Amino acid sequence: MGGMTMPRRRPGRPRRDENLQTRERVLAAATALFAARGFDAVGLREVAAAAGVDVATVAHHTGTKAQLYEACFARVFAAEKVVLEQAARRVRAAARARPRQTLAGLHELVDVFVDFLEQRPETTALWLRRWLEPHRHADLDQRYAAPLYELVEALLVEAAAAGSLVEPTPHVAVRSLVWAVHGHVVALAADDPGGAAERQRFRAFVHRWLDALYAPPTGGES
Amino acid sequence: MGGMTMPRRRPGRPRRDENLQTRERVLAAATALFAARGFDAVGLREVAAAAGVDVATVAHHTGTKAQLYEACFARVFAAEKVVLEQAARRVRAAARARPRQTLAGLHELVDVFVDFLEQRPETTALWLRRWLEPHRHADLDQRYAAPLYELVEALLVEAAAAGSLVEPTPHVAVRSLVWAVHGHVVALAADDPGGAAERQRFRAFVHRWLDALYAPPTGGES
DNA sequence: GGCATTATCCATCGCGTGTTGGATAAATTC
DNA sequence: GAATTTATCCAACACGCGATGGATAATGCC
Repeated sequence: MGGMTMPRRRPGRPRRDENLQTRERVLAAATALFAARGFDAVGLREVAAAAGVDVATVAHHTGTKAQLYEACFARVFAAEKVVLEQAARRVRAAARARPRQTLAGLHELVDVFVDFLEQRPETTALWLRRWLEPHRHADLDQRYAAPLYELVEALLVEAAAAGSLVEPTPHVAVRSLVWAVHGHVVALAADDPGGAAERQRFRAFVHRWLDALYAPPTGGES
Repeated sequence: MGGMTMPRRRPGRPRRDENLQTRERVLAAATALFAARGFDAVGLREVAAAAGVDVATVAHHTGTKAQLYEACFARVFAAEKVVLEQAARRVRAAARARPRQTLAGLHELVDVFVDFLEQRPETTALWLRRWLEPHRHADLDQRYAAPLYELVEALLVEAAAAGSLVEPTPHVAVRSLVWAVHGHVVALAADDPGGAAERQRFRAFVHRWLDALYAPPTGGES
């Protein structure tokens, strides 16, 4: 009752691992909120409440609100980068082992990409929101988006050089593919029903799409 | 200096046409701002300043901020609907005149769609922002998006019924196409250089895409 | 011309925002 | 054990927001 100081969550200086836990909890909560409602519609007190801390703690860990947003994006982007680069490495190795099989590699790469975004829809939401605001963090778009785009694009170019497929405008093709996937994820998030069936339908469509564009002319090739 | 009332822009009750002019000016300014920065990042005073009026005038004409946003979207959507429905009517008529030419009709419809969005990028921005916020105006998504989607989808279904092409999941195909176009427009808005060349590249890609997916098997068909 | 209506602006209110300073307590360091 | 560092919370500030009430002037109607 009296003015006794009785902190709900223990203050003080915990071990360094535990710091990271708190920071991580804040980032996770903020990421979910930013992805769902956007930068301006989310309040820092809201983030703090979702993370179970005070608003000043959020500031202590992540600085200003813009820095918090940036940290959320960097965290999400890092996970995406790991998955995509790993898949790309595998596909490249397979392509080097047996050329003329680039189409199968593209299928795999796209599947990995779709899987990842389906399991972490906030990635799609954050990317789209950032794409819609080129003025706010224009430099970061290039820093973040370019590597991933070039990664997929490079596969198309290499495949073209190897003679197994032809894409005159790989940049446009990759962008269209990426946006189609994002649209799929957004639609999934909007109307939950559908679910597994819709996922399967989209995969089939994308495979049909790639096959139609890049399958070698049927008949005697090899 | 003194308390003389000296309104910069004449108050009072102008002719009814002029009302619409003011309201239209407010809607245009608000649409541009909402498209560029999103609902929460735009202040009503900002909209009022861009339209050259006071904030109370904005409220007088369009009510609350949410209603203003809705009015902006309805206005943009109406324009889009007119263009798309007109193009769809033309394509349908052409398809009825000479069947088995659905592919050319799809090309035309997509070109009209891309042209429209390229010339009015705020349409893309508003649609994407709305898609990202399914919780805010969930009912409106169905009211607005469904008709346009079904319009394009119906063409695929009719063409399938006429035997000129086959698309097992027209809904998925249309969605992917629409998102690819939106991605193209966003990229255009982001990095202005490119311009005409990028537009041409995208058109060529989409045509290739449609041809690859839906062109009847070469050789003896008819 | 008088009257009601309408469009416009000014001033303001209440509220929520991001941010900051300071107090407190736990952990680390010596 | 004392000193320092760090994490946390509380309280408050300045500011901008959306919304509103009221005054004013121009219009349309009779």
